[in-house]
Amino acid sequence: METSPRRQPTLDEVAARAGVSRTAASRVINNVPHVSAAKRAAVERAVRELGYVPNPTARALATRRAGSVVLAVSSDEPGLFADPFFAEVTVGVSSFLDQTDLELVLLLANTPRGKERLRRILSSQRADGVMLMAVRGDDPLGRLAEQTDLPVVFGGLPLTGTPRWYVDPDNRGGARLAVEHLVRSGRRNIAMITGQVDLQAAVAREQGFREALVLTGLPHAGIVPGDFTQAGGEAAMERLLADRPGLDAVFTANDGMALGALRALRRHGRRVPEDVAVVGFDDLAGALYADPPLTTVHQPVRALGLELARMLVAVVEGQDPSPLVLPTRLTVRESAPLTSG
Amino acid sequence: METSPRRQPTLDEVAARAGVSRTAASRVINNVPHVSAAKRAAVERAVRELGYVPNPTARALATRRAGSVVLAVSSDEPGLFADPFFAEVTVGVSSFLDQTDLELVLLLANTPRGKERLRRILSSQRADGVMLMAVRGDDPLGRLAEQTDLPVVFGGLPLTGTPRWYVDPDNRGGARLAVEHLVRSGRRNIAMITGQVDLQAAVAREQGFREALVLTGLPHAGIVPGDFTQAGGEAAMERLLADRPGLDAVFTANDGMALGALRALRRHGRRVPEDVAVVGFDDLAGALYADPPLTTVHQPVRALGLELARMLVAVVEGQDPSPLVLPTRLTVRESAPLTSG
DNA sequence: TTGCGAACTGGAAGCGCTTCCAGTTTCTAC
DNA sequence: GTAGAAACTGGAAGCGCTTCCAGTTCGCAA
Repeated sequence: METSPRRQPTLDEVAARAGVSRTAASRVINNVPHVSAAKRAAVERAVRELGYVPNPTARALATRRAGSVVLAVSSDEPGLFADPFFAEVTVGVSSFLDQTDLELVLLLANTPRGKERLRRILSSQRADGVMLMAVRGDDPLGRLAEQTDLPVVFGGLPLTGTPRWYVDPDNRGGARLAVEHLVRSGRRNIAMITGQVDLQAAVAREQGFREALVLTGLPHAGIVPGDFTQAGGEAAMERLLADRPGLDAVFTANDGMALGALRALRRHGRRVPEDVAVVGFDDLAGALYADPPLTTVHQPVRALGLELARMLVAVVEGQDPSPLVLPTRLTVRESAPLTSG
Repeated sequence: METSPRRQPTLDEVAARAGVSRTAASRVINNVPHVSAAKRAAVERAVRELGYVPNPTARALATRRAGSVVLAVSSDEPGLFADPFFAEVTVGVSSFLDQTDLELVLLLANTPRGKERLRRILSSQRADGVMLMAVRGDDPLGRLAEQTDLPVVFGGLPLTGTPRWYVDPDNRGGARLAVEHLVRSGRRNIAMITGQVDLQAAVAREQGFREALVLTGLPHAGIVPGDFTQAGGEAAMERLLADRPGLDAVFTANDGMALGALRALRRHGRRVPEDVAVVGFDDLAGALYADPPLTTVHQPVRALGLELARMLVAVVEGQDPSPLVLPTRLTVRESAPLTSG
């Protein structure tokens, strides 16, 4: 057991020990050419002996690169991030960043302080880039994000305007798939539980829903707002059952609300799928373990996170990648089988 | 629309514009006394006009404080973080950090690179402190974390040894509550689906299970390992049904596995709770929306994250807070009512 | 007025690292 | 053997901020 030195060794000490200049030592550390093999070896040995780890802060100051990127969720609901969707996105982001030297800073901007912090990041050099998710319609940060010099990649489109870089699931297409499936299986009174109207994902899914119905010539059997939570889905379903008792299918803007809807239907003695078919959106772990297992629009959530990170890194490196729209597809399970209930 | 200056204004420019020294400007920015009101006002005006935002990197270098803390999940399964448990913890952590000036760096150390990164953080000044979760039994990082000078707070105890600072739910107590409830409601053949044996939380819950049974004098009706996932719980339940067809209750080490178990039971035509009662652990959103709604050991997950952050900040500020054990309690729902099925 | 502590001020020295640049050495080809 | 290019080297100047310290100024009681 050695007495640990109170302070971390610095590059100067490494250089001194290796008998080279600080410059040479720096070159070795950063794998820059123009260093003789002998010096390189000497420095490497000194690094090992001293247990030297470069101070990232000093490096960041000198290179004018923060060495980190921010994943920001701009929302007012503290619990939004608790949605498995974001956890899954985060895993994807992290798995890409793992291959780089960038750190991931998580910013849940659900308070005034949090928003202010995001604002500061967008106008300082604290990070090398930002991934921005869940931007609400009225959020001034969305505009700020498009004006700043800092690379900003949007995870999901904002409600208005089209940013230069984004990755977005095919929400409209996915919603259409859901409706087409329901119609094909004989449903004629299809209702929808939407998400917050100021979130683009919610709006796009509702649009897809409406479009698909228009194409088939069917009227909708009610469209009620939810909030992407189970409780919200349950409440919305209650309302639908009261207003539109004749419905025979419901499409929800995410899986969580579908679980809530299932609960409400169960309580009212409606059988799923015999009386009412249910289709969700996301296809996260919960969908498979619902009762009955949920038919749902699958979106590649983890891949979304991964591509988001990949795109941001590309922008940070000076490239200009194209926006990405990720495909969605339908996963058919018992809550809405193809054969009519 | 003004032409944005390519570079951020610096403290020097603020000082120049305000007609004061850089030192005085710095004092104003940091709310340090010994500045006349006049200068203070002048600086504040200059800050406003220039849109000055302090460069955090430079500040970090000068103060030798990184201004960030790390939440590290040391696990080998990439998907572990996707468990709603961690999302919920993260929300708690974030909500506390929101009140401070610290940034949250998320590190999902599930690859060799990730582990190496965590190692470097623990031995550099990259962050001011680390919250460490899900440390496996054989993880050398656990030991390293206890030796470093950097403040490290454990979220959940490691398998061996007791760190100086940690916050841990009362896993054993919670498990005992579950068993006592099942026994009280007349169950006599109680099985358990555990988590990974190298995670302390899993071990402690199993201990609590065994202890409670010993106290009542009942033998257990099978203990099979799961992995905290729904699929794992389902598979474990399958095994139990094959090996111990006579069981009338099962306790799972988390809610996810309970959902899997419910699915297996359903497939085998066992009614819940009439034939088999099910009790989970966590009481996250999914529990309420399971079918039937899940009786489960409630642990204050978000509070755990919040306390974790609070404790770390205290340590960073030089205090020596006491470890915390958070209480668990039973939430009774239909999957295991008090009245015997 | 004078004297003295308290309050204020700004120059200068870092924090630890990168990188420009000018100078030195080594190598290759004639 | 020599010119010229290529490779190497290290001094020095920052990156933008904090903070020590040695003054200078101010307010107020005597």
